[in-house]
Amino acid sequence: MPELPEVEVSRQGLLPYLPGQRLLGAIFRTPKLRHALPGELAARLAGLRVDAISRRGKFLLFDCQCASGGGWLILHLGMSGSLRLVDPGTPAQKHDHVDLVFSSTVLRFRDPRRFGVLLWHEGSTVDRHPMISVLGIEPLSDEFDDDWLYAATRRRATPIKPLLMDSHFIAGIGNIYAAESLFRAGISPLRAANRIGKERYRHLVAAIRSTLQSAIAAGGSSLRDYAHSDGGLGSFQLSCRVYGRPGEPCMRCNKPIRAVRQAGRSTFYCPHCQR
DNA sequence: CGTTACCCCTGGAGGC
DNA sequence: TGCCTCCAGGGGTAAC
Repeated sequence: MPELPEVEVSRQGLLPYLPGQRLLGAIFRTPKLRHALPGELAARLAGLRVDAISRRGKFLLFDCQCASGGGWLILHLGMSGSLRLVDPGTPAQKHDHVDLVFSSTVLRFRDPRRFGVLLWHEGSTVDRHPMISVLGIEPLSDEFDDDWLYAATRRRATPIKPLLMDSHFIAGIGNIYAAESLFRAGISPLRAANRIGKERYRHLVAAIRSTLQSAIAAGGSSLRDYAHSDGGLGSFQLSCRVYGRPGEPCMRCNKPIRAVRQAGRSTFYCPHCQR
């Protein structure tokens, strides 16, 4: 399941190959992806050059410009999406929904559960797209620190864990990394956000940073050759200390990990170590 | 405005 | 073994 680190590693893996390449076109095998308009998109893309690839939260942003103007491809991998670079003519398999065709390679998007998103935004900037403009702070940016988090939570009575996962608040923290970061910071996922002090938020910011960055590092080190690796990006998910381990002993205190539901999502934590 | 329930989708796991 | 149900995930939308 791609979270921010997987998306970032995907971006880094594509950087040696795509920027500077010109799109010949696109092939859509699935009539309707979420929010996408495949027909129009396929026609619009031909002739554009990918100038840069950036990331916002879990969105990959392909800057596709040309002399007569261009726009941005906005891609979200959902929960089961993956990208790979294949040679032209490589047969598509089940769930291979979209090909972005370049002269010497093809960027292939596979997404079995089809929660992914592929959108086009006309123009030179993507900041004002309705799905991008509403995104919250980047958790790996310098602006994200204990001062920011403390101030931003003073009027939020919601439990901290669903707030961490709210992409309008912080962009890119999913269920797994929210649980793992809270465990490392020793904060209960049930605690109201406005009842956590600045010192504890300092620990949480550090935990979020280190959890995300170590996952990116792990992915980067496992990423040898994006173009020729068969499986695209392997799952390089960090080894979880609480996520998916209900009933198992806490690695710190040996008491059992508890599972609860918050806002419709499962939450795993150690009631003894996390307060 | 803040918060929650539900929906989209498919495959895998577990029960019978 | 096969069929059924449940669950996972992110983010939009509707509703409270």
